[in-house]
Amino acid sequence: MTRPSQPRTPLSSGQDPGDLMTDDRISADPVEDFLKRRKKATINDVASLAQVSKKTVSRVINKSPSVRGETRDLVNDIIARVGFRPDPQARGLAFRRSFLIGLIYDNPNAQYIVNMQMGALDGLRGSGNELVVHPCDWKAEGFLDEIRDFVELQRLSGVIILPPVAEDQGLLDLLDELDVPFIRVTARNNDVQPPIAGLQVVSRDRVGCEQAGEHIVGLGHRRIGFIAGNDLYPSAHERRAGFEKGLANHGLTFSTVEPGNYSFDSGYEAAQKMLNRPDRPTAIIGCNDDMAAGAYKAAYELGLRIPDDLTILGFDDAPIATRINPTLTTVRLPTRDMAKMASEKLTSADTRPGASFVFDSALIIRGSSGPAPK
Amino acid sequence: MTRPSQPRTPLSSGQDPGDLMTDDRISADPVEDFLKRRKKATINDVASLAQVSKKTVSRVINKSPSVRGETRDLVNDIIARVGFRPDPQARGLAFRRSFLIGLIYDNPNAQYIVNMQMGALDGLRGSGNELVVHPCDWKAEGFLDEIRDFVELQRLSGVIILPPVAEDQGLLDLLDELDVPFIRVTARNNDVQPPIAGLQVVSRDRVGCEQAGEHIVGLGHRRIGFIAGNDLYPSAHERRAGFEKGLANHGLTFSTVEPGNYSFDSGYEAAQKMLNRPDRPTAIIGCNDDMAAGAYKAAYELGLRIPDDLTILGFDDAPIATRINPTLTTVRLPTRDMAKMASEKLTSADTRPGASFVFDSALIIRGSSGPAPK
DNA sequence: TTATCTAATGACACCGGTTACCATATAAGA
DNA sequence: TCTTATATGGTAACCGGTGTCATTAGATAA
Repeated sequence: MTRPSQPRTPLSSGQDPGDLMTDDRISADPVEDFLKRRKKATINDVASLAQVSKKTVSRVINKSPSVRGETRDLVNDIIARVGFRPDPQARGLAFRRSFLIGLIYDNPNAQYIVNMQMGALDGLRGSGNELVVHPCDWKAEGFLDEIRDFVELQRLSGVIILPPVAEDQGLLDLLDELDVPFIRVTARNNDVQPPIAGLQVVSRDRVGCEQAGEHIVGLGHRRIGFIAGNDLYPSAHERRAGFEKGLANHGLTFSTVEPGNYSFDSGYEAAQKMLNRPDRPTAIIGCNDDMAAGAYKAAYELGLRIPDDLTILGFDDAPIATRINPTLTTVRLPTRDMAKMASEKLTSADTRPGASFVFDSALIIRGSSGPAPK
Repeated sequence: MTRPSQPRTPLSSGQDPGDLMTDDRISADPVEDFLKRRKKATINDVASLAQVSKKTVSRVINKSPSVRGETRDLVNDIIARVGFRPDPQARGLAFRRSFLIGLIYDNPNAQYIVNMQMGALDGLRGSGNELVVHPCDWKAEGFLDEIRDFVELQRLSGVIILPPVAEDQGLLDLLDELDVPFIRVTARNNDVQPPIAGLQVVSRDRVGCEQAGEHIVGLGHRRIGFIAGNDLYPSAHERRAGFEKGLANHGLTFSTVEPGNYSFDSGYEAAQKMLNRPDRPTAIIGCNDDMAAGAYKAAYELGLRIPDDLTILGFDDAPIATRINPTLTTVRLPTRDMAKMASEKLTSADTRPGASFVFDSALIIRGSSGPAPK
């Protein structure tokens, strides 16, 4: 039975008669007086109002177990009433770390970036942390130094790294050295990479791609072309492996493969080449939506109708997927959820180092995939 | 001839013999010794190495004029050699403000957001400020309170507000009250709005739209349809006014106007309506690219070829503009430059309150606009 | 009953910079 | 030469929290 944290204006040894003059008491309530001053409360204000030392208030803020329940309730009550919120700057200075999470990336896909930012913020909400975005030039000369400066100077509380930067072993090592918690987002389960200290969010691009492969074979396609992704990206390999698996499940392989670099133009060119072959494929899979959209263009120029003459598939479920005609059959990754998980795990103390969090991709069937022409 | 900032270990009244033992002196150089410790330098380290008080170092950092040139050079030299960088947290605590710039927006256009972020970071580079992104729900219940919390708690150094939130008078007043420097990005010159305290970056959407209107008339079109933008956005009015001006310059007006809300679907529906009219327009202008892309879809479904049967124009030069077939004639705004200007002006002390910085839009002719069919 | 231990709390220095104010040195004016 | 103005540097307090360690009170053991 907890004593109802009665406003035992400290030192008050609860006098009964007081109840009768509630109104007067309120006007004499130190907290009310304080509120009239309309000043942002500091820890000192809370301490004096609660008649405890600021250290005790600090303990309450930081949920130290060594505070008597009664005291804790009293302090929390005052905190709530005066609307006290500890200053992140001062706290950060004392803690030797800011309450900032850095988001590091070098990725041209705007929708992806915005999704990740939104997701990261979802996960940060209420944690008292803010998100500092840090796009960078991964391949530039002083990249690592620049990141070091950023992390050290801002004393970041944590770092989220997006692909493809997330594959930079040097960066991971650096973050390790700087002793800052970090989490990387990647498409590859690091069964190959040397184990790293940080956390990771892993997307299983393969899953949805395998579904897509099966889907396409199920539609009767036998000559299937593939526009590969940027070779530096693990996602490119994972997706390809997934699609191939889907085909292989039915004893098929790609009839033709062209390189691409995830850009619209590269997809366009690759598709042109494929579609000009004597054994033109009846279906083309792009390693991402932008390249698939490029294939649309190539098909359009050759007078091919989609999906009647040509089936096209992509990956990402980018905005463009629903803005082209016909809408694009593609594979979706729960990017926002992944980012949310990333920031949540990064800021929750009870995450064990090295942990991985896995998300599956899934096929989304739209108008660009149809039965193979006879 | 500047005296080579010789390690005149202050108090040294320059003794000649010293020069002879340069080498010995270097090995005994306190700075070298310090560097061997591999510890991040603090202002105290710099002060003791330079044999001055930390206050003097502080003066140098903050470019106080009341430091002797000689002293300043010496201190700067030490700062450079030990790689000292003042801690933003400590500095912020003393200054009562962080070195964070908040970017506030509620805008679904990913490419626009990313461009603005990049631009803002361009302008912040080297200023010692970081960018904290803050997407929000402009129309939500406690919107203003939430912003207040954000700005106050983080003690932001400045705020950049993007459209359409930038039109919220309540928000502008709040920022005024909080006394935080801010700059809004808007399409409307505030000849209508009451004057505000903050700065603004103004885009002249009209300019490029007028060009576009003339372009379309020049191609012989006489029946021109317009898909309007979200009525709440000043950009919608400005663009429309610009297009109308372009037509009016040649004695024309829109033959039909349909409402839209900047979304792909709304553009699709609006175009459907227009194209099913008996006096079908030969050209359709979308108030943004997404809606123009929607018009593509409508045209496609009706078997209309672009630009042979139908000319379509958009606004934004979004990524989709070059990913659809044919590529979209549109109007471009220098968004990144605008954001760069915004953050630069926000962080430069010598900007007078209330200043506006104006950017022009410009027509980009691509494949979706052609001669009017006979 | 007294000694010992543990839980709860407070005093004080400190995080790394800043401002306010004072002290000193130098230059100018009488 | 002596006083007054001006420029410069030093000292202490402060920004708003936290760590360390000492202290107090209550509980347990002897």
